[in-house]
Amino acid sequence: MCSYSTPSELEVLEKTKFYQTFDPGQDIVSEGENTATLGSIIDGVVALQKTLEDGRRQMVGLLFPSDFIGRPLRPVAPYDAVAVTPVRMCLFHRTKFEALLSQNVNLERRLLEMTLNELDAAREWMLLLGRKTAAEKLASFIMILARRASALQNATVKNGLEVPIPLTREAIAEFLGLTIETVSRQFTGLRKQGFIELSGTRSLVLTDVGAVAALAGVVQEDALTDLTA
Amino acid sequence: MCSYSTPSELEVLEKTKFYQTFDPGQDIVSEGENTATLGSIIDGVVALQKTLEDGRRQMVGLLFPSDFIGRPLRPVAPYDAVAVTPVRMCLFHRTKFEALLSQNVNLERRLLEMTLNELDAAREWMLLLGRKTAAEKLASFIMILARRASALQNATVKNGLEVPIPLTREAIAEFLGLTIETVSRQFTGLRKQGFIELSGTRSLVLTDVGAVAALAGVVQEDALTDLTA
DNA sequence: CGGTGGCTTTGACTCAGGTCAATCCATCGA
DNA sequence: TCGATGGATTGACCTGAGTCAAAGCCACCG
Repeated sequence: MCSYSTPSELEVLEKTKFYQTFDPGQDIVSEGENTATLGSIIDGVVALQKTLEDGRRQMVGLLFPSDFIGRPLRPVAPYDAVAVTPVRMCLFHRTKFEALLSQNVNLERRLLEMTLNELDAAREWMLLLGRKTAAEKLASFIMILARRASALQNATVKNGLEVPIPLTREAIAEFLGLTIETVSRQFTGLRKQGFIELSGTRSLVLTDVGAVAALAGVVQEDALTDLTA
Repeated sequence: MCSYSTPSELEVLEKTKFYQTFDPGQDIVSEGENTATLGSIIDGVVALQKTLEDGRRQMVGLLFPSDFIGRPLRPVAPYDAVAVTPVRMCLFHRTKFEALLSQNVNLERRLLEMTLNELDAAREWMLLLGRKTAAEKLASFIMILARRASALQNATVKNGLEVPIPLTREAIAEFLGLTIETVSRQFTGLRKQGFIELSGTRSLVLTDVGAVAALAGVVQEDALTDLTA
């Protein structure tokens, strides 16, 4: 949207954009807050999360570079957006962006498509949260990271692929609707079965893609809807 | 969209629309199917659901009259849409609808807004699926029905309100990521605590709204994002 | 180097919700 | 009136994941 927006008329957008960085753990948007800006991620990983009164927390979105944050037409966010890693964002002022939106059909179309993608991803995620076991959840999570990692190097998901894990165990737990301990146990479970190798806590190597994919409930490679928007 | 679409230019839409009814349990859209039509619900309740290989099933959307079904720009649905009650739909042919979409900015805007609403609802639901207990899940579900019931008679959610339950226990279980038995036990749990009264299996009366709302995690009445689009 | 604090892993135990198996109950057709 | 059928409820039991608590493992800092 920022870097690769439709050409031509979007020069106005170009002019009003600005950049901002966030440290891990820092809020980009807070729930209920009247957000004045919106934009897309240039670098880093951002989690969208909702929190219950007593502190129970659930991640409801995991965003990577090029993903869009913020809701046009909707001043108040129903969730927090938190930087998971150091994040660099390209931002616009809401009002200016909305003005542009009503003038530019392509932009609005693009936004609709992105929102539909996010909705599909959210629903895939609901299936995971409501019906998958802890092992299946973690396998699904690993497949997401693996697909992302392989895409970045124009490769396919295959044995030997090294997959960086940009989240702490706590963030993974909040993503999957589990506890830290269960996440940790499932990691060692997969390792002991020979499905993955763990190199430190922030990276793994796939040693049995078939097994992991099967656990994740993946049928055909192309049937995958990425859980992330 | 059908009944109350923006006036003026939408006469073309008027002309191409047609009606169809579905029996409970009947598929309106099947996962992976190349859907030729889309439209909105006139009457009845529709569930969107995803199914795992081994039959585990999760509802990912619950739609009521006036809600829209089908994804423009996207021929293949990533889920099933199933009639829960007898359903009457107002339908359009995809191609004609899309043609209209590109000509009519208001329609596209409306669609974007509806999609954003659905996304918010989906995320609220993810919080429920990932972090709420069985009792909290059922209380949340009851609040959704209660709000809907009260809205239909221009009233507020208050003690004594009679709330119809348009779903079987099985459908409720698939909605909440639980089993039938647990749903049933939670219903009797709420009844024994004096929070609700059960009149048959398809209707209940609220006797302690405060308690149910508290269980559901509702803070302020206006803070509610309806879980349904 | 040696401590210190933040993650992570592991173990022992608990418990919420699932599973399996009877009933129960309402509706409906004969 | 009487099965019969398809939910719904209830009970007994089990288990997957949570809880609580103790190490383990770095990385960073003095």
